[in-house]
Amino acid sequence: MKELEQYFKALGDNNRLRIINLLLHGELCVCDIQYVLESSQPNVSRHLAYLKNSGMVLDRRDGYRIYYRLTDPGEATKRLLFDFLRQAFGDEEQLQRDTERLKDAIAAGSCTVSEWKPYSALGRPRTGRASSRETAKA
Amino acid sequence: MKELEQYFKALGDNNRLRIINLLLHGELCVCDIQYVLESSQPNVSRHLAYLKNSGMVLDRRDGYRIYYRLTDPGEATKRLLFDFLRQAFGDEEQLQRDTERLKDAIAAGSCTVSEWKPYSALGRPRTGRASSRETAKA
DNA sequence: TATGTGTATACTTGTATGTGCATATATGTC
DNA sequence: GACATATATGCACATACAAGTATACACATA
Repeated sequence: MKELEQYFKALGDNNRLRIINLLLHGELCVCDIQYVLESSQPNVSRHLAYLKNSGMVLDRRDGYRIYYRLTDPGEATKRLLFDFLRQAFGDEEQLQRDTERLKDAIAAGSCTVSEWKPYSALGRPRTGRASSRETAKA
Repeated sequence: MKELEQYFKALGDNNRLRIINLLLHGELCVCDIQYVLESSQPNVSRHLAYLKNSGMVLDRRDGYRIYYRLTDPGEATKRLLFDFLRQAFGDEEQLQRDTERLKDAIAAGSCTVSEWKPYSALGRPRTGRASSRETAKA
């Protein structure tokens, strides 16, 4: 019961709904999410922490980046919830725009895009990026 | 989007989850819900008001009683949400106990049960009660 | 070790929410 | 109109949460 309540609490915020929508497409690093949401890094980080505490997402470190993904829907309830979200998100214009924006970001190299992160405009290659990118393309 | 967020906010509370579970069985008056939740009348009333503002329930006056019911799931999203809730609630022990308790209350006459509402111990018949009872039995 | 980059956390402020208690409102009966 | 009942609302208080700003921490590389 407490679990279900926690899930709903986690989903009761616009920013977190947008994050979950993105993560339905696969694992993402914080900067990907920050780019799409156009929000501050601490804000995104806090919402991710909330989602993590609620049991909806897991994180994984790879170099200096941390990747977030939805938790494995082991129980039937969680699987049904994710199914419902996938359906419901299809009707939300903002979430569809977010999804498109995510695709663009990934195609452009995401964290290395200069417009939204000036100190990355140098165009230097980052390590540990491409190796984890496939999951997000799925 | 705001709508979905509101639904989840409404569901992110134990008391309100319990109320929705009960309303999935049909229209109920406040006292029915209060009986099952064993909570104070103002508390139940406020949670019902919250659910009403969120767009999940509607109310209807019949005499001095007010009956609450789930809103008509016109949109596909809401229907899917209710479907999900029905599934998810099946695994929650407390909600199943609540459902049993609701059945008992209805069978016993609900609002006229003396144990939980002393001033009703007189056993006087109430008007406008039986006519609205069928929907809750469904 | 120094420096840059990605991410998290602390602190603060404003707002929302949950709940007990008292009271108000609406309806029904006499 | 007086009174009882069903429900809602106002007040007070504690807690939770959202977000900005600054800073700390972790990792990589030179």
